[in-house]
Amino acid sequence: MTRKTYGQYCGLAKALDHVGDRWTLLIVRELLMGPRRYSRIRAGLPGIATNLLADRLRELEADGIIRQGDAGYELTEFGRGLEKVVHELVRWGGHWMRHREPEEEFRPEWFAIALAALVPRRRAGKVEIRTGDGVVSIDRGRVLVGSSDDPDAIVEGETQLVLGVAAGELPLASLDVTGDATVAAGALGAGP
Amino acid sequence: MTRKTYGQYCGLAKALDHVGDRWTLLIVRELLMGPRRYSRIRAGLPGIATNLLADRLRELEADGIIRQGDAGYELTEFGRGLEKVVHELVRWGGHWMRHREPEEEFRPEWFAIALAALVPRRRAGKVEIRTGDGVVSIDRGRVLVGSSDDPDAIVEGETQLVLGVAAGELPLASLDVTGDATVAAGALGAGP
DNA sequence: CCGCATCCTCATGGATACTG
DNA sequence: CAGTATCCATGAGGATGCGG
Repeated sequence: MTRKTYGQYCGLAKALDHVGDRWTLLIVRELLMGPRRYSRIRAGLPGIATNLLADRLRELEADGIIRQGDAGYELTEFGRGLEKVVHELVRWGGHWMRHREPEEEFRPEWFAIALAALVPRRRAGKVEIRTGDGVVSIDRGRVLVGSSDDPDAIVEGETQLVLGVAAGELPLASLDVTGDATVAAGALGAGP
Repeated sequence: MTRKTYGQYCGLAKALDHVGDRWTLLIVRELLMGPRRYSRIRAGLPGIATNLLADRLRELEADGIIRQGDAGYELTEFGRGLEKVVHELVRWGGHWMRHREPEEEFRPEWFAIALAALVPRRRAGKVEIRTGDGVVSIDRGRVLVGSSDDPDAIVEGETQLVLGVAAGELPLASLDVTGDATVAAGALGAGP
């Protein structure tokens, strides 16, 4: 049970000591979208061994990155600090997403996180993503799952605007989602 | 030799597929300070197995993140894109650096990277860090090692300014370096 | 000496079965 | 549902060897 550490007095090494293990940041990703119970986290991490998930959750809790609340596991304020880390990784990882292989898993929420990482945070308005699996939305950097308040508010004509904004930083427009995913933007602000 | 992948069509998972293995981001950290030969990289990664370093370097090269140049291994432009990722991790990892344990390794360059991550990039002027091991400097986000052009240019009185700036984002002022480390700032701009 | 490759041992991860 | 227990596969750590 002794923790594996790099033994370096360096911020990067310290960060990796605590969230550098396999699956750990993917668990954080799941919790960035709100509190989640064990089984739901597991559903978002196809292939993880159940004991590993239990181990990781214990370690994250011991480190003060997550806690157990009424709605399941949730990020602490300190753990929320990882959002910027995740967003930078998502941005950089976009390079490997020009094509989707058939065997690769896809969840609309992951796409939402990518959009949240790419769309300028201050941009007002809401972005909705609809797939066969459900609806996710982003509102000023917050990712919400399964809530489509006003389906009629979607403005098809502005889809390109969203993709265009994102494409300014990464070729998100060439993302190969599923074909049945519809990205729609409602009331996007005009600012930079 | 088959690559271990999460099998997820997600930017974060993709990023971790390529730089999520143990030691990989620490290798990138070493190369963020300029081209480095094998033995020098190894010297910056106490405890790494030699075959592991060779493996990682091969993978990074195959992924187009590093290349071999005349001066050793160096980051490609794509690999340089990891700088922001590293900086975010360094910022977050600063939380674990309030105290230095005696057995923890310390290199001035790591401290320089932390400062580069914390000091606003646009700030003009140069920051120098002197320890018993040598001198590192940061100039507009670039980390340079072992060059002290003008030792007399150091203004002791501005040390607090540097630490103050950094402390605005993280408690860098409480960093526990070695006691013999001197942080000095020359000609720091005034703007935010 | 530098830049690895090989070999061996042991810790970690993965898959599946099982339990309070 | 939320894990634990178990067993096997894989990867990391450490010593040593070896060719350029």
